[in-house]
Amino acid sequence: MSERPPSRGERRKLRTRAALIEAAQEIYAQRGDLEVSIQQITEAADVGFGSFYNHFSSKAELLDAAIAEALEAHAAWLDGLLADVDDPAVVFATSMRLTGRLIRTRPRMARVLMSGKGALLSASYGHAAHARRDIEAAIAAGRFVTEDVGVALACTAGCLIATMHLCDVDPQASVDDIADQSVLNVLRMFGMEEAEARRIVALPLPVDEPPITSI
Amino acid sequence: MSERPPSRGERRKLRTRAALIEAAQEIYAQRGDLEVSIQQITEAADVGFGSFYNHFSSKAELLDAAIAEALEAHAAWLDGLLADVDDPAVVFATSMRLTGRLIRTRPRMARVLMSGKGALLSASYGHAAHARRDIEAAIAAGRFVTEDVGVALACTAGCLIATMHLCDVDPQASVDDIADQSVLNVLRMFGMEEAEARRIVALPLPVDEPPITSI
DNA sequence: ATTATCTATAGATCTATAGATAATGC
DNA sequence: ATTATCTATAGATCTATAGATAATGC
Repeated sequence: MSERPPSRGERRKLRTRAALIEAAQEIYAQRGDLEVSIQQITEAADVGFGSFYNHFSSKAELLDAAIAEALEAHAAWLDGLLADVDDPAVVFATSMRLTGRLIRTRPRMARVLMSGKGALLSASYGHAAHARRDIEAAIAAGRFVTEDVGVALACTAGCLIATMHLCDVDPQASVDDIADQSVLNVLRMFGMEEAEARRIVALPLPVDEPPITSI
Repeated sequence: MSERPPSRGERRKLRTRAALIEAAQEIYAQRGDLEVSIQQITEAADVGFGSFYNHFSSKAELLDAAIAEALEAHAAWLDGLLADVDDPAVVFATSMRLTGRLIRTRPRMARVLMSGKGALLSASYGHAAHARRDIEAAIAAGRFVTEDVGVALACTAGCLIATMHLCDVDPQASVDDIADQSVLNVLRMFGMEEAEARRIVALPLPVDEPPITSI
């Protein structure tokens, strides 16, 4: 686990890789796919064409890396912001409120998470595992009721993505209200009583330092 | 509105078009995109390469048509099955139960709907408009409670897609149970009381004649 | 001296069209 | 005679690599 600080050369390599990933995320966020030539990607990244193959052996591999990077960065960001919150129901709801706001605060991240091959849907990656723990803790604490955690988690992710999509399509949308409304729906889905759900959705949010995407 | 029955030649043309659309749906369902050559598509459709351009001017256009066709066919199928059900809450819930089962009953249709560029999410196309009417009718009848129909509709679609995705990923999944569990969650989200929600989710389903996809 | 990046290019696609063939309509 | 389908191909990409250049490490 002890890692040597990266040398200048390693940093340069990481920078090139990060530039490629960032370009891929940007294109993917804008167009919903990566159906552009590798040359266009390297140009967007301001990197020599051949360098692409030093890091990835295909567009699909780059896309996977770009999505994984986004998932990790997002999960780490949420963890940092909510490290000192004890109530699992609040951690769960606040994570969802913050993620729902991404379309306003960090559109590229939002769009990568939204369409990332069902990334937010797959329970094993990124934040989904944390959300599952929060749900289970909230059930143990008697705050949530549900019969099947897997289905409940899927529904949560689905509500979140669909709500983000709703905001993304309509530039007039009041993102924060819609996000909170969606969280309220989900808390209701978990059998939480109305007053408590509303209290949680109205809590002040932690200060929003955007996540560090790349080097 | 009065339409002449298609001549033999028109039927032949429609058949070619349908073969292309069906091949596109199959490939899209299998791979999640249409990133294969037009030649591979025409081969899968058993159609001469050049014929492609008699019907579509690009892969993207074919994909749009393939998704639209799936949406329409699905909406028409549900309409047919549920034409004589009066209770909007039951129409709503049963549509969702049937759609959730698609991954078992018609996997190709299911996968096209699931990943169709957020097709199920866009309120204006296909079945979404019907679902909105059902929700509004259920609210008017005092059976559903929600503050924002748009958000509620998005959450519904999100739960549905995410649940289908869950079943699709896990071949062991008991699709019917998961679908019904998801619908139960959504009914709870709409403030329906537990007993009534469970009753609706346990109703017998209409006889399941698969929708007619193509000619 | 080593390692990564960059430039240039060969070879392999892939698209779109033009012209030939087959099916239908009268 | 008309219209759709099919076959063949020119021209335009696009990928992957080889060799040259630049940056780092010692």
